[in-house]
Amino acid sequence: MANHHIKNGEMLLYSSVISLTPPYSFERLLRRLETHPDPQLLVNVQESTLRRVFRVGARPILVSLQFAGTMEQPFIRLHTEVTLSASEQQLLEKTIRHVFSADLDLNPIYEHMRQQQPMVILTERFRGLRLMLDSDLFQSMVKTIIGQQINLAFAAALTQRLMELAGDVMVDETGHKFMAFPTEEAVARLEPTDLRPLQFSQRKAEYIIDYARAIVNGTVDLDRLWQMEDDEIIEHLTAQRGIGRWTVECLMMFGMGRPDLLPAADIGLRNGLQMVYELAEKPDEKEIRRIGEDWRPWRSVYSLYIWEAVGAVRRKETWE
DNA sequence: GGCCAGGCTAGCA
DNA sequence: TGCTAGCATGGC
Repeated sequence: MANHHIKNGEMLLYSSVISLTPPYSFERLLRRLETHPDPQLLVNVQESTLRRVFRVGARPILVSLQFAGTMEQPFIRLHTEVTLSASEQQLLEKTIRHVFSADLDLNPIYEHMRQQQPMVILTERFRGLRLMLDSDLFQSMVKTIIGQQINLAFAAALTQRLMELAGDVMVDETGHKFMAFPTEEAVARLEPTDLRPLQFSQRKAEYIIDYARAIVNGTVDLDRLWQMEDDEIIEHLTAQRGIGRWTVECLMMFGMGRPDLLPAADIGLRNGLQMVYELAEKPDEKEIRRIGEDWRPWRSVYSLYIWEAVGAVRRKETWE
């Protein structure tokens, strides 16, 4: 549903409504950002609004979103201040539906989780939580590589510095600067020496630039991934230096939105699993995969909820 | 100052 | 196949 209209005297050149599958908790989505910062987003918690730049094709477009309705009847209003062609409208809506996990039905997953006693409290506490995905696979991979072995806050700082160095800037009517994530071409043109002053390690700088070049020269074809099985994707991408299993699992989970990934090497997941399952020792990767067998075919969602238990503790949320 | 962060590679048995 | 030192930096 798209139309043109006047609001508060301003011309909103494109607007539409995105339907969502309940239950959907905007509050949880936004609260997660407190512990998982994303420098691309401008969030207003009081008004449940979010603004960021999406690339529609190659064109960066500033998009304003308002979360509306209720947990059981949720929807998103979106608008832009530029006109969009019909195909751009379709592409933008498809991207938004993907990014906000609009079509994921949590009900059967909760039913599944309730069979795992330690998960019951999480299905109640985090009801309606789902992932906000990355908007494309290039930036998803780059952000995941950046996030290897460093804390989330530092990773967000490095991501922001990369965007400031090589991304596109858009300024809104209030003067706020919005960063669009760099294209693969822009990153491919960089040298590791460009990233070292931003506090990237030498190796991480090489990994990211090599990856961008592999896409530009066709060694890696991201569009083909959507047709491939999880195991094939792991095999294909871990052939690249700097990309290990954890990184590809995160790409499939945060970038592709696949439902059954278990990044078992993840330190946050190890800590969370120990906490939620009340284990005497921190589980290793093998132990996590063993426990996770009971979570099929929804291991991504289990992982998210276990991570979020850690996030809630960090945010000092009270558990009533 | 020591240890931990949403790991990966290279080298070695 | 499986194990481990080394990597680099920030935050507590």
